[in-house]
Amino acid sequence: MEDVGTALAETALPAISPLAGEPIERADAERLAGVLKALADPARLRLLSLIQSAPEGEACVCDLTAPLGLSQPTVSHHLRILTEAGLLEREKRGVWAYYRLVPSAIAAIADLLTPPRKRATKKAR
Amino acid sequence: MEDVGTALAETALPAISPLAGEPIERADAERLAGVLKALADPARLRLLSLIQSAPEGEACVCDLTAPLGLSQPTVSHHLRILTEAGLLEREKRGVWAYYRLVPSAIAAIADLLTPPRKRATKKAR
DNA sequence: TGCGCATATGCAGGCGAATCGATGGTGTAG
DNA sequence: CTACACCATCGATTCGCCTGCATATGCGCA
Repeated sequence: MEDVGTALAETALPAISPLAGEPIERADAERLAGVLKALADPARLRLLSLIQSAPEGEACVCDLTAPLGLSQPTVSHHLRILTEAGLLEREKRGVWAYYRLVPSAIAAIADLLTPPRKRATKKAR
Repeated sequence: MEDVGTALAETALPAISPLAGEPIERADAERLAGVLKALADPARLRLLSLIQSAPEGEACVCDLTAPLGLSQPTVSHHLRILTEAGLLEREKRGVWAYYRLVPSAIAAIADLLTPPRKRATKKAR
């Protein structure tokens, strides 16, 4: 499962396009499903939203537990899931661990869901 | 759970934007997570892909069981999930039930994941 | 060096989901 | 009218995930 995030950061997602051309392979579907699974959770969606709307676009765990109403280990767990999915990046400064989101990863998912817009005839696959 | 799909078809998703402005509410996060949960499954992703790439953009259950390698009840179950999420629409012609995807629903999700288009003036792609 | 704070990990309970076999309902063909 | 094909639902089983409690690790400070 940890490979999902790595794959996203590399070339897994850009290579597939579930709603564009032909049916996707089973392996590609599982990779994409893995990333979407990381998104498909209320707590994690709120985490992404909280981090993005933070003052510097970054936040540490101690700032996130209270707004979420979840325990610190649980928040840390969700942040780990999002980071392994390639949606967040972690930077440790001193005792605190600051998380910020990776725009390109979210954009990649969004692009995968919008193929039939106007690139149907230009898709070079 | 069934309300998720109905909510998507109505005004749930368009009203929220997890990565745009301020933090999203708990209820909105749960609604969006519900729709994403419907997408976050390899079998359902392949179903969407198969249906979209079908000859007329539509397919019946009997055409989907073989490519997926799943039993008919399981396929029917997944189609139900996708339909209740507002991603598929069902049309019964005779004995067959034809499913086709709802482009606006997928586009709505994609738009929610691409907010920095013109609202945020920082960052670069 | 020792203590305290912020964070990460292990473990376990509990709930929800995916899958299949069996069954029922419905429309079509002979 | 009867038999068959297609599809949805039901019940049961298995599996994974979310959550919290307890604990370990790392870093800074006195």
